[in-house]
Amino acid sequence: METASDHPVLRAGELEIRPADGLVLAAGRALTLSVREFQLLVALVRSQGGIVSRRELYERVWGGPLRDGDRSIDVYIHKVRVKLETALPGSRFIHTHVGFGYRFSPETSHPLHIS
Amino acid sequence: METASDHPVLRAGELEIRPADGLVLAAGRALTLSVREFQLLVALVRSQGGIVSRRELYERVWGGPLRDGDRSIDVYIHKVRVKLETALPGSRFIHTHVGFGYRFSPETSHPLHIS
DNA sequence: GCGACCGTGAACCGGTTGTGAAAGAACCGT
DNA sequence: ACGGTTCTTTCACAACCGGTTCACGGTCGC
Repeated sequence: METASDHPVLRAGELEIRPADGLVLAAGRALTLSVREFQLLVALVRSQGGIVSRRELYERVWGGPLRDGDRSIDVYIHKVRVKLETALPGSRFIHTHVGFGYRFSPETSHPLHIS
Repeated sequence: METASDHPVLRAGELEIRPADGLVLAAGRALTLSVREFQLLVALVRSQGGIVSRRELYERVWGGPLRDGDRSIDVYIHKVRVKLETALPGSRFIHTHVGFGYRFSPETSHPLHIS
Protein backbone atom coordinates (compact mmCIF):
# COMPACT_ATOMS: atom_id res chain seq x y z
CA MET A 1 0.00 0.00 0.00
CA GLU A 2 1.04 3.50 -0.70
CA THR A 3 0.97 5.80 2.29
CA ALA A 4 1.78 9.44 2.88
CA SER A 5 4.90 8.43 4.75
CA ASP A 6 6.29 7.12 1.47
CA HIS A 7 6.18 10.70 0.25
CA PRO A 8 7.81 12.86 2.87
CA VAL A 9 7.50 16.58 2.46
CA LEU A 10 10.38 18.02 0.46
CA ARG A 11 11.85 21.40 1.26
CA ALA A 12 14.27 23.53 -0.69
CA GLY A 13 14.75 27.15 0.11
CA GLU A 14 11.35 28.81 0.10
CA LEU A 15 9.80 25.78 -1.56
CA GLU A 16 7.75 23.15 0.15
CA ILE A 17 6.57 20.17 -1.85
CA ARG A 18 3.98 17.66 -0.70
CA PRO A 19 4.09 14.73 -3.09
CA ALA A 20 1.27 13.06 -1.20
CA ASP A 21 -1.34 15.52 -2.39
CA GLY A 22 0.23 17.28 -5.32
CA LEU A 23 0.79 20.54 -3.58
CA VAL A 24 3.66 22.99 -3.88
CA LEU A 25 3.99 25.96 -1.58
CA ALA A 26 6.25 28.87 -2.40
CA ALA A 27 6.82 31.03 0.64
CA GLY A 28 3.61 29.58 2.03
CA ARG A 29 1.46 30.29 -1.01
CA ALA A 30 0.13 27.45 -3.13
CA LEU A 31 1.38 27.17 -6.70
CA THR A 32 -0.80 25.95 -9.51
CA LEU A 33 1.15 23.26 -11.32
CA SER A 34 -0.17 20.80 -13.87
CA VAL A 35 0.34 17.11 -13.33
CA ARG A 36 3.38 16.93 -15.60
CA GLU A 37 4.90 20.07 -14.17
CA PHE A 38 4.48 18.72 -10.69
CA GLN A 39 5.96 15.33 -11.49
CA LEU A 40 8.89 16.92 -13.24
CA LEU A 41 9.63 19.15 -10.29
CA VAL A 42 9.41 16.26 -7.86
CA ALA A 43 11.74 14.15 -9.98
CA LEU A 44 14.28 16.94 -10.05
CA VAL A 45 14.06 17.71 -6.36
CA ARG A 46 14.45 14.08 -5.42
CA SER A 47 17.79 14.09 -7.18
CA GLN A 48 18.74 17.22 -5.35
CA GLY A 49 22.30 18.15 -6.02
CA GLY A 50 22.76 15.68 -8.83
CA ILE A 51 22.47 16.14 -12.56
CA VAL A 52 19.61 14.22 -14.11
CA SER A 53 19.83 13.38 -17.79
CA ARG A 54 16.95 14.16 -20.11
CA ARG A 55 16.60 10.48 -20.81
CA GLU A 56 16.20 9.58 -17.18
CA LEU A 57 13.90 12.49 -16.46
CA TYR A 58 11.65 11.48 -19.28
CA GLU A 59 11.52 7.88 -18.17
CA ARG A 60 10.75 8.85 -14.60
CA VAL A 61 8.03 11.36 -15.44
CA TRP A 62 6.54 10.20 -18.70
CA GLY A 63 7.11 6.55 -18.02
CA GLY A 64 8.57 5.54 -21.35
CA PRO A 65 11.67 5.90 -23.49
CA LEU A 66 12.54 9.37 -24.72
CA ARG A 67 11.97 9.44 -28.46
CA ASP A 68 14.42 11.16 -30.70
CA GLY A 69 13.52 14.77 -31.26
CA ASP A 70 11.01 14.96 -28.42
CA ARG A 71 11.20 18.41 -26.87
CA SER A 72 8.57 17.95 -24.17
CA ILE A 73 11.18 18.10 -21.43
CA ASP A 74 12.57 21.43 -22.55
CA VAL A 75 9.08 22.89 -22.72
CA TYR A 76 8.15 21.70 -19.27
CA ILE A 77 11.41 22.76 -17.72
CA HIS A 78 10.63 26.18 -19.04
CA LYS A 79 7.06 26.14 -17.69
CA VAL A 80 8.21 25.14 -14.23
CA ARG A 81 10.96 27.74 -14.27
CA VAL A 82 8.49 30.47 -15.16
CA LYS A 83 6.13 29.51 -12.36
CA LEU A 84 8.90 29.30 -9.80
CA GLU A 85 10.40 32.58 -10.95
CA THR A 86 6.98 34.22 -10.76
CA ALA A 87 6.34 32.91 -7.28
CA LEU A 88 9.83 33.61 -5.98
CA PRO A 89 11.40 36.40 -8.03
CA GLY A 90 15.16 36.38 -8.09
CA SER A 91 15.63 32.79 -7.04
CA ARG A 92 16.90 30.09 -9.35
CA PHE A 93 16.23 26.41 -8.89
CA ILE A 94 16.72 24.51 -12.14
CA HIS A 95 20.15 24.68 -13.70
CA THR A 96 21.09 23.52 -17.17
CA HIS A 97 24.16 21.41 -17.80
CA VAL A 98 24.52 21.40 -21.54
CA GLY A 99 24.91 17.93 -22.91
CA PHE A 100 24.27 16.31 -19.55
CA GLY A 101 20.89 17.34 -18.22
CA TYR A 102 19.35 19.40 -15.46
CA ARG A 103 20.17 19.88 -11.83
CA PHE A 104 17.97 21.15 -9.03
CA SER A 105 19.47 23.42 -6.45
CA PRO A 106 17.97 26.45 -4.76
CA GLU A 107 20.05 29.55 -5.15
CA THR A 108 19.19 32.90 -3.73
CA SER A 109 19.65 35.80 -6.08
CA HIS A 110 23.24 36.73 -6.69
CA PRO A 111 24.34 37.37 -3.13
CA LEU A 112 27.93 38.19 -4.05
CA HIS A 113 27.45 40.14 -7.22
CA ILE A 114 27.96 43.83 -6.77
CA SER A 115 28.08 46.01 -9.81
CA MET B 1 -20.61 8.40 21.13
CA GLU B 2 -20.45 11.45 19.00
CA THR B 3 -20.17 14.69 20.87
CA ALA B 4 -19.95 18.31 19.92
CA SER B 5 -16.30 18.34 20.92
CA ASP B 6 -15.62 16.01 18.00
CA HIS B 7 -16.74 18.83 15.75
CA PRO B 8 -14.91 21.92 16.81
CA VAL B 9 -15.92 25.16 15.17
CA LEU B 10 -13.97 25.79 11.99
CA ARG B 11 -12.90 29.27 10.97
CA ALA B 12 -11.45 30.51 7.72
CA GLY B 13 -11.35 34.15 6.89
CA GLU B 14 -14.86 35.52 7.30
CA LEU B 15 -16.30 32.03 7.48
CA GLU B 16 -17.35 30.25 10.62
CA ILE B 17 -18.55 26.68 10.39
CA ARG B 18 -20.23 24.78 13.20
CA PRO B 19 -20.35 21.12 12.15
CA ALA B 20 -22.13 20.25 15.37
CA ASP B 21 -25.32 21.97 14.29
CA GLY B 22 -24.95 22.34 10.56
CA LEU B 23 -24.50 26.06 10.59
CA VAL B 24 -22.33 28.29 8.44
CA LEU B 25 -21.84 31.95 9.22
CA ALA B 26 -20.40 34.33 6.68
CA ALA B 27 -19.36 37.57 8.30
CA GLY B 28 -21.83 36.75 11.05
CA ARG B 29 -24.77 36.06 8.76
CA ALA B 30 -26.12 32.53 8.44
CA LEU B 31 -25.91 30.79 5.08
CA THR B 32 -28.57 28.43 3.82
CA LEU B 33 -26.83 25.31 2.60
CA SER B 34 -28.37 21.97 1.76
CA VAL B 35 -27.04 18.84 3.40
CA ARG B 36 -24.76 17.91 0.52
CA GLU B 37 -23.49 21.44 0.15
CA PHE B 38 -22.71 21.60 3.83
CA GLN B 39 -20.97 18.23 3.95
CA LEU B 40 -18.91 19.11 0.92
CA LEU B 41 -17.79 22.38 2.44
CA VAL B 42 -16.88 20.73 5.72
CA ALA B 43 -14.89 18.02 3.96
CA LEU B 44 -12.94 20.65 2.08
CA VAL B 45 -12.31 22.86 5.07
CA ARG B 46 -11.11 19.94 7.16
CA SER B 47 -8.37 19.36 4.61
CA GLN B 48 -7.48 23.01 4.74
CA GLY B 49 -4.36 23.68 2.79
CA GLY B 50 -4.33 20.32 1.08
CA ILE B 51 -5.68 19.24 -2.26
CA VAL B 52 -8.53 16.74 -2.06
CA SER B 53 -9.15 14.53 -5.06
CA ARG B 54 -12.63 14.20 -6.53
CA ARG B 55 -12.55 10.54 -5.66
CA GLU B 56 -11.79 11.14 -2.01
CA LEU B 57 -14.28 13.97 -1.75
CA TYR B 58 -16.99 11.80 -3.14
CA GLU B 59 -16.23 8.96 -0.79
CA ARG B 60 -16.17 11.26 2.21
CA VAL B 61 -19.39 13.10 1.38
CA TRP B 62 -21.49 10.64 -0.57
CA GLY B 63 -20.12 7.58 1.19
CA GLY B 64 -19.47 5.40 -1.81
CA PRO B 65 -17.14 5.01 -4.76
CA LEU B 66 -17.21 7.71 -7.40
CA ARG B 67 -18.73 6.26 -10.55
CA ASP B 68 -17.24 7.07 -13.89
CA GLY B 69 -18.86 10.09 -15.47
CA ASP B 70 -20.54 11.28 -12.29
CA ARG B 71 -20.54 15.07 -12.26
CA SER B 72 -22.28 15.61 -8.93
CA ILE B 73 -19.10 16.96 -7.38
CA ASP B 74 -18.62 19.61 -10.01
CA VAL B 75 -22.20 20.74 -9.68
CA TYR B 76 -22.03 21.02 -5.92
CA ILE B 77 -18.69 22.73 -5.95
CA HIS B 78 -20.33 25.28 -8.17
CA LYS B 79 -23.34 25.66 -5.89
CA VAL B 80 -21.18 26.19 -2.82
CA ARG B 81 -18.97 28.64 -4.68
CA VAL B 82 -21.99 30.68 -5.74
CA LYS B 83 -23.33 30.86 -2.21
CA LEU B 84 -19.98 31.81 -0.74
CA GLU B 85 -19.37 34.38 -3.43
CA THR B 86 -22.83 35.84 -2.85
CA ALA B 87 -22.29 36.04 0.88
CA LEU B 88 -18.74 37.35 0.66
CA PRO B 89 -18.20 39.11 -2.66
CA GLY B 90 -14.62 39.23 -3.84
CA SER B 91 -13.33 36.41 -1.72
CA ARG B 92 -12.34 33.04 -3.10
CA PHE B 93 -12.30 29.85 -1.09
CA ILE B 94 -12.40 26.80 -3.34
CA HIS B 95 -9.56 26.46 -5.80
CA THR B 96 -9.39 24.01 -8.67
CA HIS B 97 -6.23 22.03 -9.34
CA VAL B 98 -6.87 20.44 -12.69
CA GLY B 99 -6.06 16.77 -12.64
CA PHE B 100 -5.66 16.76 -8.84
CA GLY B 101 -8.83 17.99 -7.21
CA TYR B 102 -9.97 20.92 -5.12
CA ARG B 103 -8.32 22.87 -2.36
CA PHE B 104 -9.89 25.07 0.27
CA SER B 105 -8.09 28.22 1.25
CA PRO B 106 -9.53 31.65 1.96
CA GLU B 107 -8.03 34.34 -0.21
CA THR B 108 -8.87 37.98 -0.03
CA SER B 109 -9.34 39.76 -3.32
CA HIS B 110 -5.91 40.96 -4.36
CA PRO B 111 -3.48 40.80 -1.48
CA LEU B 112 -0.35 40.81 -3.59
CA HIS B 113 -0.73 43.87 -5.70
CA ILE B 114 2.73 45.10 -6.55
CA SER B 115 3.08 48.12 -8.75
C1' DG C 1 31.72 29.02 -38.42
C1' DC C 2 29.14 25.13 -37.99
C1' DG C 3 26.32 21.76 -36.06
C1' DA C 4 24.16 20.29 -32.02
C1' DC C 5 21.73 21.62 -28.08
C1' DC C 6 18.60 24.51 -25.54
C1' DG C 7 15.07 28.53 -24.72
C1' DT C 8 10.75 30.20 -25.81
C1' DG C 9 6.40 31.60 -27.82
C1' DA C 10 2.40 29.93 -30.16
C1' DA C 11 -0.90 26.70 -32.59
C1' DC C 12 -3.51 22.61 -32.23
C1' DC C 13 -6.50 19.34 -30.19
C1' DG C 14 -8.49 16.44 -26.79
C1' DG C 15 -9.80 16.13 -22.11
C1' DT C 16 -11.39 18.45 -17.96
C1' DT C 17 -14.16 21.63 -15.62
C1' DG C 18 -17.89 25.36 -15.36
C1' DT C 19 -22.62 26.28 -15.77
C1' DG C 20 -27.60 26.60 -16.69
C1' DA C 21 -31.57 23.87 -17.08
C1' DA C 22 -34.48 19.89 -16.89
C1' DA C 23 -35.71 15.49 -14.96
C1' DG C 24 -36.25 12.71 -10.98
C1' DA C 25 -36.39 11.91 -5.83
C1' DA C 26 -37.12 13.11 -1.21
C1' DC C 27 -39.38 15.97 2.01
C1' DC C 28 -43.20 18.51 4.37
C1' DG C 29 -47.35 20.28 5.88
C1' DT C 30 -52.00 19.64 5.58
C1' DA D 1 -52.71 10.61 0.19
C1' DC D 2 -52.01 14.96 -2.14
C1' DG D 3 -49.79 19.04 -3.85
C1' DG D 4 -46.15 21.98 -3.44
C1' DT D 5 -41.50 22.82 -2.29
C1' DT D 6 -36.78 21.74 -1.91
C1' DC D 7 -33.01 18.87 -2.85
C1' DT D 8 -30.30 15.81 -5.83
C1' DT D 9 -28.95 13.91 -10.08
C1' DT D 10 -28.40 14.04 -14.85
C1' DC D 11 -27.84 16.20 -19.26
C1' DA D 12 -26.07 19.35 -22.80
C1' DC D 13 -23.27 22.82 -24.13
C1' DA D 14 -19.65 26.30 -23.30
C1' DA D 15 -15.37 27.64 -21.56
C1' DC D 16 -11.06 26.64 -20.10
C1' DC D 17 -6.80 24.06 -19.45
C1' DG D 18 -3.01 20.94 -20.33
C1' DG D 19 0.05 18.10 -23.30
C1' DT D 20 2.23 17.88 -27.60
C1' DT D 21 4.30 19.60 -31.44
C1' DC D 22 6.12 23.13 -34.49
C1' DA D 23 8.96 27.06 -35.61
C1' DC D 24 12.42 30.21 -34.92
C1' DG D 25 16.30 32.12 -32.54
C1' DG D 26 19.97 32.03 -29.30
C1' DT D 27 23.73 29.60 -27.09
C1' DC D 28 27.28 26.35 -26.48
C1' DG D 29 31.20 23.48 -27.72
C1' DC D 30 34.42 22.05 -30.95
